[in-house]
Amino acid sequence: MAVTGNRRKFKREGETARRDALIDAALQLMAEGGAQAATVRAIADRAGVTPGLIRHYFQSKEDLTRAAYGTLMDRMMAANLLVLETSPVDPAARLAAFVAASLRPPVVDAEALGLWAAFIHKLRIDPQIRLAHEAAYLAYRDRLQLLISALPRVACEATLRAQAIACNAVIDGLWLEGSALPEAFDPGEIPRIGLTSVGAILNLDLLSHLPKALT
Amino acid sequence: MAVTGNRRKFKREGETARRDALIDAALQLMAEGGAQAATVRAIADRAGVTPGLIRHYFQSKEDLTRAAYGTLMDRMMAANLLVLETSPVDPAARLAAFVAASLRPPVVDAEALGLWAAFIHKLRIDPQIRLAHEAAYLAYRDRLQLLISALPRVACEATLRAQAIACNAVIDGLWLEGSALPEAFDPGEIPRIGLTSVGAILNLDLLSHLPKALT
DNA sequence: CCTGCAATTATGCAAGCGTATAATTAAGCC
DNA sequence: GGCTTAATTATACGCTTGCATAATTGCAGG
Repeated sequence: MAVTGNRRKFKREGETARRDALIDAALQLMAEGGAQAATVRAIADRAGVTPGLIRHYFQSKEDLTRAAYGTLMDRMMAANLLVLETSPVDPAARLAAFVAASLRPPVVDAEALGLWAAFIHKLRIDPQIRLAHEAAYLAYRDRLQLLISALPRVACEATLRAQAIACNAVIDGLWLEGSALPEAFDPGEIPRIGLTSVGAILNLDLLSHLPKALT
Repeated sequence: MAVTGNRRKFKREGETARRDALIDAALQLMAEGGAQAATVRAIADRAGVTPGLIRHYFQSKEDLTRAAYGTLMDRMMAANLLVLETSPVDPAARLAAFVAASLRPPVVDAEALGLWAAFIHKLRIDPQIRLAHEAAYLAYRDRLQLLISALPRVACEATLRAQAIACNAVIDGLWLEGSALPEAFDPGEIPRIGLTSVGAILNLDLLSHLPKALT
């Protein structure tokens, strides 16, 4: 007869619920303190379970990390799609809404940047993560290129590609700087400069096409 | 009488030489494998000394990390100055040379990106590192703004600031993507798009002003 | 109700971490 | 050429890490 009562109470959850909770916890911790902060004990603690459970749902910590990156990419993709669904039909206005959404919270955010940075060096090492990253980057850029090609202008394929890369770069750069040094910019300055710059690259006025939601 | 001969031979070096060697080793390791790869043992090993010596020259590992970040910023600053010294006098050509230099190796480089990412989350935690980062970022942007203001045009201060931020963003974004996914771009494509985009933002043709060294 | 099984917890281990401290040794000085 | 001293190495400690395994327990089906 063992001593009872010391062992902590728990509730049984479905596999997907527990996996999601663990992935969420891992992403949160990586966002806050980098990859080194996401230890198995910290992850389990935040997810409200004990460390052993991680190994019950994931083959290893690396496996959990990979799953977390996949989830992260899926969420970003879904967020982009959502913006497009609730955006206008006029091509210029659509593009403007898409750009503006990419340059505001919760996209522009110190923790989002931290999360991204935490995965960067795994990108070079883990082929699986690298492929996921490459796919997500190209998907975003292709979506951007599609929006650009819908504009009422004529442009060859090569020009479209170059402009999509350039617009993507402005957005990424502004996202990076706005997330790393929020107080270095006036409120609303980042999206405004983004729209102006993308407009300059595409030779059209985007600022005037942005729907009501602007500072 | 102790057993002799087991102890490893060593040479005495000046303080600055040893500090530099340790900082170099730390930066290399962080670039390759992130912050977690830069352990005191790994750093000492790469610098050709034993771990104890780190604590002889730095109060703690965190102290070494801070010193390493300072050194990194100094080097980047110096590299930028060097580009300007060996560049033409024509304002547009100077700007073009500056932009192109920021979008080629060794600036665009996977390890450089890794190094940058490794420091990102320390930025939010360590005020000292944050200040150094802020100063370096603003210094680069001011240099860019100075190059822009030297162009033969009229522009108010507010426009200059916005354009400097925008140009900086394109450069940063292209640097990021070119470093993370080198094979996703044709050779020479990144600098070319950078010059085109900065030119579009400033409403001038930069590509034709770039001195001989272009693909 | 109870019985069986999978979900969950508890415990332990070997390796690696940063740090403290003591022992050694290279090299300048008179 | 011995002496001194600071530079360097060696060793050890306490803590954390990821992982393996054994012990429990919540819960569904009879």
